[in-house]
Amino acid sequence: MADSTNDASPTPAVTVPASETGPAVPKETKFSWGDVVDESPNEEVKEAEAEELNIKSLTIDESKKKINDFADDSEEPAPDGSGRRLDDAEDSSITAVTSGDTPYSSAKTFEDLNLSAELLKGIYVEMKFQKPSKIQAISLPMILTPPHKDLIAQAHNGSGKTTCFVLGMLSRVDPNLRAPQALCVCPTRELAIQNMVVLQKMGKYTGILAECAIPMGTSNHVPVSKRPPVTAQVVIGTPGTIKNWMLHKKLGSGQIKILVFDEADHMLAEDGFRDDSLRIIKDIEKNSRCQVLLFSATFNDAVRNFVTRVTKDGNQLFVKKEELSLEALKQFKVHCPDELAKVNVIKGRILELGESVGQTIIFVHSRHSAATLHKALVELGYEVTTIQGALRQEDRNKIIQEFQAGLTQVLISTDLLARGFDQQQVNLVINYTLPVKYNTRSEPDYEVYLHRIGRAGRFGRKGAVFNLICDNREHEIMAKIEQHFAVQVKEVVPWDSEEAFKDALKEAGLL
DNA sequence: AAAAAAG
Repeated sequence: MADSTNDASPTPAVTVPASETGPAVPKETKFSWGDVVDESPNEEVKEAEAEELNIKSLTIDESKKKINDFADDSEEPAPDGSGRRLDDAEDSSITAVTSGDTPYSSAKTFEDLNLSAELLKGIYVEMKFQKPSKIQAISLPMILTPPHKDLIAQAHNGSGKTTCFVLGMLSRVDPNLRAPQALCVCPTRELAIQNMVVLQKMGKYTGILAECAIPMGTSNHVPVSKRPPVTAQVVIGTPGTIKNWMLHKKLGSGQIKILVFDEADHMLAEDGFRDDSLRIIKDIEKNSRCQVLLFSATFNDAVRNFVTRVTKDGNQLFVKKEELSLEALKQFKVHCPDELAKVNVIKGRILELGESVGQTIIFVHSRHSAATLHKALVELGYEVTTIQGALRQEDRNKIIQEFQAGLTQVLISTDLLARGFDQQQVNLVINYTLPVKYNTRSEPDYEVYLHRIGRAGRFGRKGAVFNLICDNREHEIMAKIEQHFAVQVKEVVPWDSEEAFKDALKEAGLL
């Protein structure tokens, strides 16, 4: 299916060379997105040059719609399906479609954004950020500039999307008004908590209060009817609890002026999430005029079509699917003769070698297979922990905290952690089973695949992905994934060779 | 199949 980004517009796209700080990472540096303090000074210079160019393109005004293609080396927009070579997949290009006449300039520094002194202090002192990453530079002006248009923003995994909407929420609420003014909806409790931690840290000096709307653990559960109404300015949570609080008049929507959906494609398209999400939007919009922000690394064509209708008249930032897989992340496939061989590969090859290079997440497709694999690895004398949604909330928290503290090295997970989980020490992802769409056997779930592998290589760090394949069906799924993202996934052969796995890790820059 | 909700 052709990407309609370029030819959708009546006006020609403006193409500018962009930074080298996309997912393409200079081989020796640790970070590529440049919004954390970086040891490498020359990368700094390159990025600064690129930002200049972004500004030029952003201020070009074309009567009704401005199409800005933040591409790299092509002077003209690549004609759909042709023109763009596969080998410049590393060149990240973000296509911006702005609505209305508001001109936006890319933010070269955080000072450009007119943030409060307290917020800037949080950014520099607490977060230790230096300057906006690419997605931050482009999206923050769109979020913060009146008339506060809605925004759909797609950007690579680990590129700093959280900072975009957290800054958006923190800078738009009034700390003197004791009522919820910003709401962020997330697909999992873990992601809600993680976003909350980031917000608390960034907003440390602002005096803004925030509350997590997720189900409490069994030990300290308070029925909704018994809890006081929310007075915190920011609420971050999962759909069920948010909906429940609203229903019981504990979460007022009258003052809410910014509504964020993290992992928005999932929240708005997936059965079970979709209805809740739409109801939340509806409830808020009937009470107040509200800015809606949709963030995700993935928006497939169908979802994109739908979400652009949800946020009519909003600004849009999109990335082509061929350019979404992170360049610093090396993907491999391993043909295993049978299911048992998969366990042996994990234990005897990947973990044995991988232990020294960082943390590992192993993705499985069901709670049951998580338990089975857990047991098998433990029996082989390997220490692993497992997280899945059927655990008690207290146990989920404990497993996550231990992993974040580095007390555990290997974590088995269902797709609970596929999206958003940000642990920089993870540089190995193993797909014990490849993700397939619900109710199909062999139709790959491309979005879940991309999110899973994005748990490694955070902020442009190096990482390796091992896809374990054992029959023809899985082989075909893998082939489709390679084709979809236009990536070569190298095979590790022979499957049981220690040398072959060593070479793979070396190629990924981990050994 | 997973996730979210004391529905």
